[in-house]
Amino acid sequence: MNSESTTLLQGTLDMLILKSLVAGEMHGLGVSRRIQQITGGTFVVKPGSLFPALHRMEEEGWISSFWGDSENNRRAKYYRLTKAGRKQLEVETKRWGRISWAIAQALEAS
Amino acid sequence: MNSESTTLLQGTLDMLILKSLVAGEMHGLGVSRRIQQITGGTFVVKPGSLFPALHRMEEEGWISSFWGDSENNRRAKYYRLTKAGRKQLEVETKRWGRISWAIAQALEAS
DNA sequence: AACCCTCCTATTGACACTCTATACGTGGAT
DNA sequence: ATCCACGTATAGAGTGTCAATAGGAGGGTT
Repeated sequence: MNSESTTLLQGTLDMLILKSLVAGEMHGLGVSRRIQQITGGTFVVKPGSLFPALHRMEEEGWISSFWGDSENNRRAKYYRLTKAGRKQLEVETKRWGRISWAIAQALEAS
Repeated sequence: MNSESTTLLQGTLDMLILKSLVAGEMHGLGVSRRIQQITGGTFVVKPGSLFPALHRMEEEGWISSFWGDSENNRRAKYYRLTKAGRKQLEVETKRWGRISWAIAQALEAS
């Protein structure tokens, strides 16, 4: 992840990947582009962050993959959300809610 | 940092420490308690996270320290915000704003 | 054919941060 | 005496992200 967000969001990358895949199955770079899109360009996920995360999440069973052809006729590995992945997205979304609430409280404090 | 927030907020600890010290100088454990307070109990910073962060931030020049006596008559190292620290808090606050906005966008996306 | 560019996946090595666990000294209470 | 709370401190491990790099494969150009 980059673009001046650097380093801030441990664990949040997973949430963004899961959220991206809600829109439907897509390959790695597709996920990367979608994240950039839905965050208004704020987050740019580079390959060195993306693929390790994807592999890890597949091991955890949150996503599944299969080889296919991209829209440009290239070999591409597609990912899709599993049931466990949807559950996980929900968990992480709630967690994010708690955390951003807490930080908002802190920043408002006098 | 702990209490089910675990691992999520790389870099945010600094912001919370800086924000805590806006209320006035205090010693290490005091900072820890204040963070817990202003985040509504969501964040609990343990010594193993707190002190390394404090040392690092002092090296960066964001806070300065001096030895004194605590309210319980014990030796305690007090920390206070420097001018650079106030500046840094501002920088990190703005960054947080951008990031939480971007993630909110992402989570609202369809 | 040779070439280059883009797409797409992938790995490596370094780095930064946080956590758990542990340690130690001291003041106050029982 | 003993025990607990206070307060600071460090070591070691684990995790996640990054920059840099690699390489195959398709499409276009010359």
